[in-house]
Amino acid sequence: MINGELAEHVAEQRKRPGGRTVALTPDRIIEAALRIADAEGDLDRLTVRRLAAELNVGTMTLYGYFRSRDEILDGMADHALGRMKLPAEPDSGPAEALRTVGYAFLAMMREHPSVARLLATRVTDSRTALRGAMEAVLRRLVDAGVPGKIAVRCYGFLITYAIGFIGYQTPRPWGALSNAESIEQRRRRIHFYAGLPSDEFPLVVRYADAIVDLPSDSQFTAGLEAYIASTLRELD
Amino acid sequence: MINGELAEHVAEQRKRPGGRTVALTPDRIIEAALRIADAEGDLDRLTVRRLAAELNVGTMTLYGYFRSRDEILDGMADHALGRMKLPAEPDSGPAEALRTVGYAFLAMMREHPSVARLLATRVTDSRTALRGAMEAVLRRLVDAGVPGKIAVRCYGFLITYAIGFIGYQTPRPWGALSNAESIEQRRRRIHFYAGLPSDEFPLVVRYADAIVDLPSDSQFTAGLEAYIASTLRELD
DNA sequence: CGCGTCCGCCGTACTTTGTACCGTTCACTG
DNA sequence: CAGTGAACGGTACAAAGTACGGCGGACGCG
Repeated sequence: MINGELAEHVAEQRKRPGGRTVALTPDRIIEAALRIADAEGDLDRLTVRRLAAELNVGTMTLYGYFRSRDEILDGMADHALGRMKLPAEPDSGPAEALRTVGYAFLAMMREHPSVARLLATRVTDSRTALRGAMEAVLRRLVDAGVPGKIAVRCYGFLITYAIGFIGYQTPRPWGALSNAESIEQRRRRIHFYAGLPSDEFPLVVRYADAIVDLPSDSQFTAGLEAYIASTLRELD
Repeated sequence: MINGELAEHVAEQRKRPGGRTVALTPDRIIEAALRIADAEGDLDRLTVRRLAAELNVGTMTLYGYFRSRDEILDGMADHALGRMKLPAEPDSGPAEALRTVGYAFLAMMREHPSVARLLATRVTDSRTALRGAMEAVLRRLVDAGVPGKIAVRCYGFLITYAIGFIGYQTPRPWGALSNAESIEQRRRRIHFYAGLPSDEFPLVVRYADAIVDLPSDSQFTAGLEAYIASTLRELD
């Protein structure tokens, strides 16, 4: 390809609707990566080439911002953890603070299902993540009256529980299902469990409907409340 | 390569010390895959070529047993879940049954850290896995006096919690560290958290030692006991 | 205005991976 | 001994990560 054509090609590329019109920054790259991974439902499908295409830049351009694909993956976890939002209203006490934090973790991982996968694989100790998640959560709990050491324990439990829950819950494809689809899927799953040979799987067959509801939010809440109740009792 | 050479090459391969002397079976393939993944500490490092080499067979031979790499990964989760061991001694009551199951999940995932990753990514509904894990666990809980619906909830909580805990806990590299190494690593981690700027991370700095202990077994126990206590209260 | 210098960008090419396709070997049968 | 089927694996190709080096435009200096 000769130079004239190349320049023209690039110019056209930048003009493309939805194309890149703003400066390329690490944050924008990470955000695009999250968008792709969350939409695709599989981290393997987030390729460097695909990410570059999404940003309308050449593949190798990204290596000017990150040393490797792995560093991009780490960046995604940092980004999501670092910007996790806790609601502004203060909590009325330890129980509500624990609830606030638990649901904040859940909400963050539901918004970025890929991050739950990431966190199940890698440990991030970046300052961004520590500030947005750990320090902020501890602050919240301590301010509501939870003693520091116990707050740390609660932090560990809550994030751990949310990671496991999202991982166990999220069906493929990750994307949000429409209401009709999810009802249909529920029906199919009940059918599956209830249709197993009942001599071999008596309990699974009998409690098929309860099993199907395991990934529902009310299950998350049940586990969370149980933990909160016990923790409160310890505080007295 | 001409035929004579090829035959000789194959014969030599089968004679190789440590080479394959027993029949190739799906189970043996899966076990080798688990061995590699658990040792390497990263599912990406479990390649079809590497697995075939470990078994002293050609790469494509494995495709006679599994349709794809993904099917091998599913097989690993099934295998581990299906053979999860619950101790033989009966439980004295609901609390002990819950403890038994919780630690069984933890033990299984500690033995096969790669499986925790797998479970955080895929759902397995194979009969092997259902029999070894779900049906067996429900049986155990119901026999100890936990009502069926609650037993299902507990199953969900316990596996979910174990997945999250192992994922959050396991440091890289996954392999068991020697005692000296783990003490040294603990020291380094405390140093890291305690050394952060204390104006920006006051709580992290102050509770550095508690944070470092988050991945310890006593943390798992604490969360488990809290959950058990609340569940028991619900039973009365 | 002219010219060097530097920085952002990316085309090319090499390696590693999953896997489709098809030939080869070997044990067993008649 | 020829025939047959199953088990095995060599070759080849597409897709992915990434090392390397070149290109072009912006900016500063004379």
